[in-house]
Amino acid sequence: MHPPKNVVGAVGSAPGARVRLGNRWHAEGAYVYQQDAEESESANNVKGLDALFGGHGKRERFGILGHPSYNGGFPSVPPGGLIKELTLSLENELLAQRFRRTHELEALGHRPYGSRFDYTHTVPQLWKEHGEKNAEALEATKIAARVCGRIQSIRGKGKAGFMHIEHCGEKLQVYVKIDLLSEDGFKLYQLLDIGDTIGVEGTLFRTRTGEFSIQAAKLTFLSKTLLSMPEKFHGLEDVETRVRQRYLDLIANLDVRKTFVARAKVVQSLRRQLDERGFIEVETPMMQPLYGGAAARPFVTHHNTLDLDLYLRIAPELYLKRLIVGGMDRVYEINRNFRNEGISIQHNPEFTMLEFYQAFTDYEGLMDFTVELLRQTAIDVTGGTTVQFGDHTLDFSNIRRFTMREAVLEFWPGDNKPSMENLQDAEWVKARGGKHTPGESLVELFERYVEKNLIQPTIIYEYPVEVSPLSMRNRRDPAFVDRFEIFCAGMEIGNAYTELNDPNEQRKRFEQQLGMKERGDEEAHQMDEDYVRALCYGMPPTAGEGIGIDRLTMLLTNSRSIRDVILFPLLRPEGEIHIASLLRSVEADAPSGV
RNA sequence: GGGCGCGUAGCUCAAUUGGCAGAGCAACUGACUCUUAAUCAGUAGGUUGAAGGUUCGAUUCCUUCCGCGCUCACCA
Repeated sequence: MHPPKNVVGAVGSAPGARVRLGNRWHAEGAYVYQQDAEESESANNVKGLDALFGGHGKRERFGILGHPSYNGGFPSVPPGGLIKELTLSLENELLAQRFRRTHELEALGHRPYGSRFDYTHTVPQLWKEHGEKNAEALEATKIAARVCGRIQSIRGKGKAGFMHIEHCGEKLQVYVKIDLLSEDGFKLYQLLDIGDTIGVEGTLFRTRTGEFSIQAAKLTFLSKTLLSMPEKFHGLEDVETRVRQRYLDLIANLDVRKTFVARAKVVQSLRRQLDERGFIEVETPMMQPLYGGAAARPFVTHHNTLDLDLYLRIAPELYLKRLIVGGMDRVYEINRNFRNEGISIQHNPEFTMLEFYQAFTDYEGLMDFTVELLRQTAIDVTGGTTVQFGDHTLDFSNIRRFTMREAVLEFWPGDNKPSMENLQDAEWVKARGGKHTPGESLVELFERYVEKNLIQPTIIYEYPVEVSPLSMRNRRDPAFVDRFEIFCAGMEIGNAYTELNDPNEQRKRFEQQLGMKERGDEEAHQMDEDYVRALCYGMPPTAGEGIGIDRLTMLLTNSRSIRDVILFPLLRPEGEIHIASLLRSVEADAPSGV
């Protein structure tokens, strides 16, 4: 017959005791069980319990799942009742095993946690300095090194073995041989688990199969892993786990680190380019009594002492322009914005934006600057001006420019293309776009037909005034403003315009927004009187721009989702983790005298 | 928020029409002194996301809930 995993018989209980089974459940009440004499396989489970929890006198602290037909659920198993399944969590078992191993390490004279290790090289440094040398050169010079890292793999060979350790994103093979280590050193090697962090002192060499490696003369134990690492071949693929436990993602998938290094380079490059041009980096409030600078719904928070509701900023724009009024001609800020909107492959509720403002220029000046800024950033991050993104090769050295109306004509689907005269006809545009105003309708047509087709970096300019409450009107055509956006891979990555600096005009725009708000537009601007007051002191002609750092990073790292470029994107909470009680139970069952 | 899909061992995945839940890696025991997805022999590991329903019997069918993904809406 099929080996049963059942243990039969529950006798006695100790009500009030707190028990755990597996890694999920606990219940009031505890049970002593006995194995069914007829089911010999069940004895394995009992033995397993003994081995795991230290045996005698401990068992009664562990619960057993009751058979539903008797009690409708845990924990009211009647004495002698049928017990469905005795489950021991594997995770629990592994954890207990490794927890015990910390004591074995201590018995050998090692600290399972906390030793300092002064390495002579990081692994990448070692590769850079010596990784090209051939076997003879390495043999002749016997270069000594101390390196450290997390164990990625172990291949034991009896009295010798190989490991790969990883440090700073790169791996190095370690060769251990009993002859070359002290007896205790080899014992330590035998206690190592994948995921432990160790230090290695030894000499560099090349193995018979040609791999650059270090031959260990001494191992130092540095940090113990209690949980098992993801599988070595496939790595960690579950998207949810990768994002929730980013640390594990970084351990298991070394390329993830490269993405975030690239992200740091994006910020570095932009910062350097702005600094070189005399821009001053500033920080403006993230908690604002009024929100503005973009069309979005805000998050609300509260300051207790002032008893004041505050908004997490949706944009720093209005503060940065106050600084322009104050004579800080060139300012920029790189920081988070918060928008209480949906989450998608391109949207995270908090995202990073560069905003910069330059006095005495206009949007055309910024267009030229932007072209250079993006080109140079691509070079700084990837080494060239073309980058692979999915099936496309994006070329940052050749950025096209269309007016919005030209783009709508250019990308209009099918043969029945409208004429420029059609697009200049307010009624025609309203009829096709279906919005209240011609401007909003034109944007609707743009978003419907054009946006997703803008794969190569492209500048779109001449925006309708209705969707641009902070931009300066075009002098020739007051229905439009002096504004452009940058698109790439179907995404908007930047937005820039000549700033509206006429206070009375700004007052009217705010009032127009208030009207929209009354009609139910939750994203319309609030009236910001202090901002209008600042403009009343006179703001020099200015142009400003915002560039989405997350999206730009996506482009330069070939990442399809914004979650791939944000270390900890917003997720729903995952529920109980139970690691604390797991550790508690493992510690309680560890041998005393620790 | 709407629609579609997914959730099985620590990880990566199977499971025929509804019929005894399996494999590889990781772990444990043993062998192996240049391996590299090491190999060989053995062992253990599961409330099949949760609760309920249908059924003699549910990983499988139904309902609800939780989490995730894709997509639409909103937005950058």
